Amino acid sequence: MSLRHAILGILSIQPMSGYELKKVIDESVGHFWTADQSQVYRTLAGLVADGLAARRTVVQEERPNLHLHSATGPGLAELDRWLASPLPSQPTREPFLARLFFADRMPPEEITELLDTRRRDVRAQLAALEAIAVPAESAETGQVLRLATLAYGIAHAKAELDWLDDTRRRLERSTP
Amino acid sequence: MSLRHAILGILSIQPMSGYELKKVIDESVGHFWTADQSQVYRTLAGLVADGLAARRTVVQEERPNLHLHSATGPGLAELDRWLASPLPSQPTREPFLARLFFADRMPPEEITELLDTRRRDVRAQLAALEAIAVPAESAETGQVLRLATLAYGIAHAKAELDWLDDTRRRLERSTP
DNA sequence: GTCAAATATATGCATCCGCATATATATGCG
DNA sequence: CGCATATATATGCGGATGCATATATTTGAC
Repeated sequence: MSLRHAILGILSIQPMSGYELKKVIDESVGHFWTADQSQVYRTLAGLVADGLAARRTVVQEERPNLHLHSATGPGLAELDRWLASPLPSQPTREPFLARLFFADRMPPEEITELLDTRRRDVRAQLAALEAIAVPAESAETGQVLRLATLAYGIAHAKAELDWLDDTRRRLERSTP
Repeated sequence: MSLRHAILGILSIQPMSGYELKKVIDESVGHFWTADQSQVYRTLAGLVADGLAARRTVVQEERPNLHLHSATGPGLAELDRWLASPLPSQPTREPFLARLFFADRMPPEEITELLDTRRRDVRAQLAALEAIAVPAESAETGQVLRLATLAYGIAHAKAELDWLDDTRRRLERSTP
């Protein structure tokens, strides 16, 4: 349940509406966390119910009213508590590996195709990350950290492309 | 919902009980997929209810009876359909990056500690993977693929250790 | 002029999942 | 003798989540 905390984190930087929050999530933490629109609103409602976020209705003309949310004192405390709490350290689920593990039920061409599809996906991810990972203007810690989360994705993507080459070579030498 | 398919995949290789299945999952696909005991039993019950797996009760003396499960014809067909279906290609969630992204709320020492903890975790993961990734005796496709899933984890772990070094250096040069 | 997209929020429904707990028996360790 | 562990299965509870859908208005494109 890191979405609660990711939202608290974003609200700690800047108060905003659910609508705007959804866009910010997609753009800023989208490379390591995703959330449905309804999930954003529900989580936000939960935070307000628990007193971790405050909601202020802003009446707008020519547009629907919006609820401006901000992190409260207890909200910031909870954010800091979470940051300092022990890391979960459980392996992430990899649907792609689940396929690969049983892929020998398919003919060799389709195994190759599975790997090629993955290569295209990873290449696209890599390109997307490199496009937004502009070297920080400032050496501020926050900037360095946020850039580091992008560099994480880039490093993993490059490693995976190498692994794909290697795996393809090993498969070509295998007996079906 | 890849657990259904992972279980079908295992049952396609060898019929077994829920109890044994849980152990096999932990040992063979545990590095990219985990499942609670109750979840294994529930998923198995679902597969049987959908006609994708068959259940045969084996009466045992000196031990509780067991339900031996095997993949049915429709079950194997579903497994193959899944293997050939398009890859989801959504980014995996990374709770660690969620922390790092907002870690500048903490004092520098605690940011360093977060990275050090992660380094220990990744090193431990790497060691565990290398311990079980014994080079295949045979060049059979299945063996090559299963070894490749371990190599995947090893490649990613090594890349992450490099990234951790890099990130630490960049942080030391940052202004708080 | 109409249809789509953007702005803005919310609920219903179903699913996946982890944790805790219940049940029953055999073996082994101290 | 007692307690933990292994074998074996199952349910209850609640949380996190995605998809679909509802509502209402304005702006822009064709």
